[in-house]
Amino acid sequence: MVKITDVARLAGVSPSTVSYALSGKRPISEQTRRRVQDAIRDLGYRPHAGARALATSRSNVLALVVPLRAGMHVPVVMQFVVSVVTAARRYDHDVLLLTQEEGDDGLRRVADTALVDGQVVMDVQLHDPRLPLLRNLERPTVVIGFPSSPQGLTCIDLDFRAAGEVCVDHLAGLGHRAVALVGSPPEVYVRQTAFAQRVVQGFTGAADRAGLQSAVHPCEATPLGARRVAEQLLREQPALTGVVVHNEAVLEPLIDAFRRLGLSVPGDLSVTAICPDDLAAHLGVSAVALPSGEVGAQAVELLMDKLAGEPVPEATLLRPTLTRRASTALRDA
Amino acid sequence: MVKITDVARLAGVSPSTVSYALSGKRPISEQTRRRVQDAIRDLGYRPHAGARALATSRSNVLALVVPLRAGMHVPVVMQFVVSVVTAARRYDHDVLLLTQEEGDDGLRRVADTALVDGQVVMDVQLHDPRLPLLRNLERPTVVIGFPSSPQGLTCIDLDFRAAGEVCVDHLAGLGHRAVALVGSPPEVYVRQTAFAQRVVQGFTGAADRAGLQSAVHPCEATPLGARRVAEQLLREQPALTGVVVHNEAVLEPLIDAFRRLGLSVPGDLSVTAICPDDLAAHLGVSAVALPSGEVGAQAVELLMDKLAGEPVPEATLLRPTLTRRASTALRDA
DNA sequence: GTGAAAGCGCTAACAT
DNA sequence: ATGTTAGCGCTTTCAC
Repeated sequence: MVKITDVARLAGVSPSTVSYALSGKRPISEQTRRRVQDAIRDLGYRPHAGARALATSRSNVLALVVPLRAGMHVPVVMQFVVSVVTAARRYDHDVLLLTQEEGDDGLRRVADTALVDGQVVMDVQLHDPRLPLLRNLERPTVVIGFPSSPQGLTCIDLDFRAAGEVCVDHLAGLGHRAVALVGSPPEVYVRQTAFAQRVVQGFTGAADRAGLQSAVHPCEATPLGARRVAEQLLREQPALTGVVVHNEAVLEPLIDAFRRLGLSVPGDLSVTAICPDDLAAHLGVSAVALPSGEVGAQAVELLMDKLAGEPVPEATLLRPTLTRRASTALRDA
Repeated sequence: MVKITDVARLAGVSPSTVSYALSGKRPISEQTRRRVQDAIRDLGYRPHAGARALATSRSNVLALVVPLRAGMHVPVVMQFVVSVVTAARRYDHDVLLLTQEEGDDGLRRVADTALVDGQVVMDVQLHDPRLPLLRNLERPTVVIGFPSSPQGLTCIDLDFRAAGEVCVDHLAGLGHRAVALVGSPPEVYVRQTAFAQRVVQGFTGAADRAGLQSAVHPCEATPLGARRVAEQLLREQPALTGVVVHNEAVLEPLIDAFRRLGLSVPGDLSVTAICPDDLAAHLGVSAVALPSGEVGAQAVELLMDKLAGEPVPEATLLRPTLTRRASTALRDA
């Protein structure tokens, strides 16, 4: 293995000069810099990561904890992972992957051994059992999702409440007067997954403010569940013309069910969704996308700010954007 | 940060004794061991990963390069990733994630800086441009997939040739005499993705040996492509009663197309597939599963063997297993 | 069975 | 603008 002293010898300078030439942490004459660079190139020198980590107490690695619970939309998780890795690289960091399964131990291990400089934890729930740990880890942490109280944490996510509002506003703007939210399966609400409830709040609030008739229906993530909810909607809300779907698994089955019940989309019913963008695009549904890429990138930026000792907000909410597609239209006169 | 000297002082022993107590690399009296363990517990001591890596030239981290090409079945990739992480943990290693996009540089960086002890590279193609690099990396490497010549590498994958054979044998055993393979889109063959061609070889070979009439049809990964192929099959092979599908995207559309053409499955046509198991299960199709979990776990084991200096085979082929489901039946008398 | 001490390769004072 | 040197925290000879 070629080391810094080898480079120094060949370049005819001291090791520290090589180090400084590499880090730019002090001025180096143009001449010296070139000699050093040549030596580095000729020898194929690469600084030893462990030695550097030991000397600087920075590993330039960050941990990413990914959820693997059933029901997670895998492509979205993957997209998120990729965006974190990509963003980390922009800051010259690598990413160590931890599975949820490893649990608290994994986080503690990589943080305590200084294997990583900080961590990004995905999919934090309202009353996440990891909360106490997350607040007390040695190293800076950023979490995706919002627990019941973000105090002492750094949280980031799509503003789901605003997402609910945007959908309603879109429908209201098209003249719809009676709307319904088809949400996640009942378990999700019981588990108190923050984002599901936030959507409900946004949806209901916006509907009330706009003076719309509104209703909320949890929905099983199965075609049968979709059919049931469709029928129920027609029965209980005959004036219904606008639907917001926050449940990717039933988006397609639901639209199908409506059609089978004789309702055309968007002729009789305008449908919007909050879901992964590829799904919405595929189905041609006006939707608020889950911006996994942005969330991941910003999570890394927040973490880097914390590592740099800069203050960061406890809560960062990403503004939703709704993409109009063919599933929504002006209400029939 | 609490370090080994702190533990040593509290336990009333020397640092080396603490180190040995931790590693078990030399006998320690029961008494001493307990004092050390107590001190470690009381202080919450964790060895510094960087320091250890520097002293041992082992980081206990391995790199995993994941592909992100369009057309990859994301859940399968993810399943693979998880199995690698899980297996690595069994050997007390962590996993650093590299994206394909980073390319050769990423691999070179983490290997040359000793950030990782070795690497697993997913989705290696027949004429993969990374091949020269992979053969020359400082650290042991295991690749998933088979390039045209595995010499100098350690490769592992499902035995796709055998998978093709198993499907044909299954159909032949049920009395079918005319079979067809519906394969990947033409591009895949052009790109010379090894596994696609191996399936064709296995399929054709087994059909010939069993004296079956056989044909191979590449197929676009769209419902339209599926419909076209279905029609073509009926036209060109009127005696056809057995189909092997190696193209997850068209499995469902194809079965649909057959039904619309008046052919029942398995009544008129028996269908088998080589695809992710959840898909096959969902559709009730007899299939050879892509064993991502096993491949990942075994890749890690191979890598650990190489790290331990043990010899490993250049090629490891996993035996396919076909799960019988409702899509295949005895040929009508 | 245990300790002392010499590195592992790098960075960052502290010198000049 | 550059060199000298003392660590960073751990492992592992070598010595007893």
